Amino acid sequence: MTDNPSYKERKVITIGVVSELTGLTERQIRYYEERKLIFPERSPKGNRKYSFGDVEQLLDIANKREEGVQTHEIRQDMLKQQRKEERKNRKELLRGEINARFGIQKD
Amino acid sequence: MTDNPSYKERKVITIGVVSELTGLTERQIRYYEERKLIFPERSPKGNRKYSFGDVEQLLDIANKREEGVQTHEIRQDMLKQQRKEERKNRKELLRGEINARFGIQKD
DNA sequence: CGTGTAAGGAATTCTGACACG
DNA sequence: CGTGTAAGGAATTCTGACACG
Repeated sequence: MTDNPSYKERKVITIGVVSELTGLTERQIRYYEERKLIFPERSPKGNRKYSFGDVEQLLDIANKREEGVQTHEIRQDMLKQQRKEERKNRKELLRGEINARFGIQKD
Repeated sequence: MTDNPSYKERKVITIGVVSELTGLTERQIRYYEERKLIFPERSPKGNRKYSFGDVEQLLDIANKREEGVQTHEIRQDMLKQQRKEERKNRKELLRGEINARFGIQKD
């Protein structure tokens, strides 16, 4: 409540800083975007902006690449993981709705 | 434990983004640094880098300035607040040391 | 005091392409 | 496939200074 807790997802970091933070070259970072592994926002004039979450994602990608995993495979894994999360979210949403109607009343 | 919780203090944001985030001009942001109200880091080639914490600090400064508070007064208040925190920290540190010697043993 | 602005230069970022493998 | 690099241009940032008030 004291302030916005979205520091991790706020896209505010330029590519040069991301490069320093991850040890990846700008070329690599842009390429992973081309392969749809990362999704920076753009400033009004077109400069890429990343979040801390993106930086972590890039660190994971870097590890997998070192293990020889191809970007295509990394992408497949990401999509799988994403679907898994969505199922979990739907389940929790449903649980909340049931509780709202039949659960303990708080008011 | 999942990852570094220092997103708030990590200095990674360039002045242009800080300007967008705060609504302040770059001129103003640099001036507040000159008046020692804000302390960005510098990249190897001299570019300023701010944290989310700095952004919040600048938002506070902007509010005070709108109320007509001068930078000098803002700085005085900051220093007072800082000394207050330091006293609190020393007290807690002392408390911890006493506990370590005479408190409940955990091993 | 606090902020705007023009000035000149250096560093940043962008895109599209060629290279290698 | 994944990455390096040279190319040219546009946008960013920096400092020191003059202006106004």
